Amino acid sequence: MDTSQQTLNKYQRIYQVVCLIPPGQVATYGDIARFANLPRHARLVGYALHALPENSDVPWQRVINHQGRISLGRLYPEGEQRQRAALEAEGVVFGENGRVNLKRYRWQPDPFLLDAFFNPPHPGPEQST
DNA sequence: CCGTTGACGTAAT
DNA sequence: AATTACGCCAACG
Repeated sequence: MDTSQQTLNKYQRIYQVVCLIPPGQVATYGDIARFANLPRHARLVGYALHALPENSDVPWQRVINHQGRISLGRLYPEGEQRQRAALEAEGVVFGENGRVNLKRYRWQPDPFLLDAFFNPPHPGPEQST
């Protein structure tokens, strides 16, 4: 078995969960890790998102840290502005301190939806239109 | 192979 | 509320 395949599987699972975040809402890295059945792997979520290509459809912008702040700015200040602009375009409002009110915008997925997502009755959960 | 780093989180101080 | 310490684990040199 190829361990890199396992890693890809983890990344893919992370990406899938991120894709479930509705526009105008946000999730923390820890949330994504938890929903992806990878508890305490928040850093892995960050690493996975870092590895995303530019043309990806994954709404990586909706993932912020537990303080309600944009973590991307630590390394890429331009990326922070980009992420903030994208979120504001979805209706997410930033406070004076540059933070998002997680009480209001934090995504709370339906447990049944997640269960159905990880245990699809039929292969291809994204097949339907 | 080992030490450091990193789009993090939680708890303690 | 801000800082420190620690845990976590893949990627990098």
